[in-house]
Amino acid sequence: MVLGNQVEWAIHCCSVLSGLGVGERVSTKTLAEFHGVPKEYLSKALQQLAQAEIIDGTLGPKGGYRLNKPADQISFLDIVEAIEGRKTTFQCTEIRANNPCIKGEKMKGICGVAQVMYRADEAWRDELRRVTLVDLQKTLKKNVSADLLQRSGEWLSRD
Amino acid sequence: MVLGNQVEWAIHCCSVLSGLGVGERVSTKTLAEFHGVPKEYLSKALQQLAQAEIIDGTLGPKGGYRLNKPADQISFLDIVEAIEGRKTTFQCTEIRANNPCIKGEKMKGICGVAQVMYRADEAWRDELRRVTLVDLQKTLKKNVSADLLQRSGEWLSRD
DNA sequence: GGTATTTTACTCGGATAGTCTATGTCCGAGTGAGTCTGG
DNA sequence: CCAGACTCACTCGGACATAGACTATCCGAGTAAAATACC
Repeated sequence: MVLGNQVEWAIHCCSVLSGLGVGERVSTKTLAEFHGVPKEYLSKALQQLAQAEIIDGTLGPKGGYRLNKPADQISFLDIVEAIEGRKTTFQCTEIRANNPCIKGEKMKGICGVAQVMYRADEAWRDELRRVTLVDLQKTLKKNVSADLLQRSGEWLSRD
Repeated sequence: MVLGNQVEWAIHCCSVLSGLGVGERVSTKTLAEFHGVPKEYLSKALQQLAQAEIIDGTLGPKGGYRLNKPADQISFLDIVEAIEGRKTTFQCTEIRANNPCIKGEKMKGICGVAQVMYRADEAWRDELRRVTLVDLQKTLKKNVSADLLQRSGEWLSRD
């Protein structure tokens, strides 16, 4: 049970976009080169983010992506769900219904096993819901040298 | 990102084993029929549980599995980790090291993105760690008719 | 100079392909409780 | 009646098959900014 790389890429891309000036956009190509990942495949992830209205892309030259809402209104969960979908990590197959001792007897409530797993799932989601791109930006500023941040910013808006 | 069916099966099997009398064992075949899942494949999951020393199997006729420790010392997390391994759900590929602006500069600390994901992962684990087979047994007794529980017990110890 | 056309640099989205994992099947080897056999 | 051999039901674990998901790659269509051509 492992999250795909696209999730990691998507979050890093959103992080980059959240550091942009007003009116600025970054193209898929630039994002791909900056992160060292295949352009075409990254594009799929960005499309999904766009479909979830987290980012917004424009066509043509000078086109590219930017955030579609304020960075403090975009949580990690939003991004993860945009890429991975909203399925729970545990899928109950109602195994208990196969019990040969049950005849017509109807089962009440949800399966006890599923209940526990769903609760854990919800704890995971809660944690991701609490963190926004602004929080990420703050820890970045704390852990990365101002010099590197500036050089990266210039690299991204070069051409 | 979805947990495999084996996790569900494993927990249900442990639940059954935790309801057993002293000295009793249940065979893979019986467990498979009881849950309506393929015997050979379920066997793989049970082997992993045995390797993690959660259950204990004996060979020969009258052989089968039983819990290897008291039910209140077996958490959902133990079972999940026995089946799925101990990998975190998020795998950091150190994408930030691909930044073309970094030259020799060494990165300090763990990636801010990974940090958040790991925290969510830990919340998930905490929740699973808190629930044991005894807790599961309690909710079962609350939600399932005593009649069905008894019939199931008899079915499991039949020959 | 202003308008129309072309070029160019992007995104969008469908088609395809390889690899990996989850799922499931098959079978031979090992084990040990119960059964059988020979004295 | 008892010891040793045998049988059978079970676990163990490796090999194999299949389906779906993940990770890509390629390309044609659409779009819009910029460059060019034309009047």
